[in-house]
Amino acid sequence: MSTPGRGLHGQVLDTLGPEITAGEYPPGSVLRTDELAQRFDVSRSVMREAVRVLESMHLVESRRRVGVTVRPRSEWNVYDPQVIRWRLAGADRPHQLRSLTVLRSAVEPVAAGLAARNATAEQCKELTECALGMVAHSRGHQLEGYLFHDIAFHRVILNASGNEMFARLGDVVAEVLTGRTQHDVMFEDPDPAAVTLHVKLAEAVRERDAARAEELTREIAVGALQELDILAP
Amino acid sequence: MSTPGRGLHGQVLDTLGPEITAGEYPPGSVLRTDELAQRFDVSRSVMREAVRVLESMHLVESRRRVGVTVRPRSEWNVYDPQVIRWRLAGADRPHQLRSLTVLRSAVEPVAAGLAARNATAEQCKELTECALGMVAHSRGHQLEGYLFHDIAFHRVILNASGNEMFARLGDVVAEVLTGRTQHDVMFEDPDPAAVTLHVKLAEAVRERDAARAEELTREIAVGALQELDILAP
DNA sequence: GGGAACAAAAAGTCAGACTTATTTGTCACA
DNA sequence: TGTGACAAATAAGTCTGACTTTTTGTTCCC
Repeated sequence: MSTPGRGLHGQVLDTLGPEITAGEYPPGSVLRTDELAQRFDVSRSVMREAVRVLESMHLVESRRRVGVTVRPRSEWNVYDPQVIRWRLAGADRPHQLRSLTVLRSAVEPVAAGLAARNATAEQCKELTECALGMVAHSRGHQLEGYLFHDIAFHRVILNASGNEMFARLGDVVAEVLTGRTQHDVMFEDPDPAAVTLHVKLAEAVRERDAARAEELTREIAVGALQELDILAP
Repeated sequence: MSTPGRGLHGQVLDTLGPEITAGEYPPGSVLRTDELAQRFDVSRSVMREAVRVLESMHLVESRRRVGVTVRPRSEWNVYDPQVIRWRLAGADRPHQLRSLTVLRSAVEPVAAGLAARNATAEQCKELTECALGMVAHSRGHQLEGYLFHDIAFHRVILNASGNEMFARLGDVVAEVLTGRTQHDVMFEDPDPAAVTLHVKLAEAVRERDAARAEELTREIAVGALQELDILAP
């Protein structure tokens, strides 16, 4: 997934990024470029490039005569897919999954409503195929196949919304769904009710029923929130 | 605003970033590090750091023997505050404002509902103060003062939601509100109805009425969408 | 025509010297 | 005692040049 080992600086980031996002260096900690370069056995130029990337993610701040200081979590670019991946791979994975699921619950219903208005015929077809795929893999421990179609389904919805901000959350949703299947919940087959809701949603989009599409997605979201014990009483 | 001129590579980005996000180099265009370094009159090391940052934003991809190729817009990290700022400063500013306003309309109602549950006493107080500030500056062309309190208001809501993903949209909302005041709409005093809604929203949060807070925010969002002629029939 | 060897191109890497901003400490002076 | 200016130390920032590596495109031979 993504782009592994695109150069030495990338390899450095693969270990330094997760360390920082895991909170291994508390906010305010100071790193020295030279020391880091030694530790990773790379030249200063390579290390500097890595630091620049971390800086652009607002994970650290580099200042003369001071060093590279770790920023407080509240300033991190938490929408950066790379940061999301690092955090999902670390200790606060549960916390991250919750945050993202709440975000999904806000965004996806609106996106579905827009999709019902804007989806092309091609997208409607894809949506139906995805839903059928989910049905086909909903029984008998075919979790990988189910996941695949689930991700594709939500990606089509987000893309069909016609809003680029929504569309770019496709990767985030994919990470959340993958994470959910791989680790936390879902030991057994997916909830049949959820499968039905997806089928109905595909239908609603096909029939241009925006209000119904939005409402159905809200129900799907409630299910996802409940799975993580995020109550909305 | 933000952090201007943090080193030579930053200055390069200040002009190269906007150029790319403005679509000046169409997707697939190839840039050469050496040429860029010459053009900006900086060393290759500095230029490389700049390219690394653009790469981490998924604006470009750097490959050996090929050069630095511009990626299609659909792959850009459009949630990166820097990218947002660049795009807002460029030609597709209207398009960007629409996308972001739709995003707001999805996120803020849910955030407000959560804020009604999770806001601290301190946050409730701040919210009320902001609302009062908006009222106080709502007449007589005090747009700057109104804007200031409007931004603060929405920032408090997003922070009080307790969800870090929502909280980090504070900057985005600030950019949108600022952009709206500075350029496009709002020649005259703000809509009195909007001001009233904000006051009521502060009240709803104070009274822990999540459903009402959510609904009021939805009404505010509808107003924002209408201002940009984004109809939701 | 297809495949292997070769050449060219551009990014990637490294090492070292030098510059500059910022902090911190010191010392003199009020 | 406090305050200001000045000096030293420090770590990032910058530049240069040489070298390596990967990828692409070409050419040549079968």
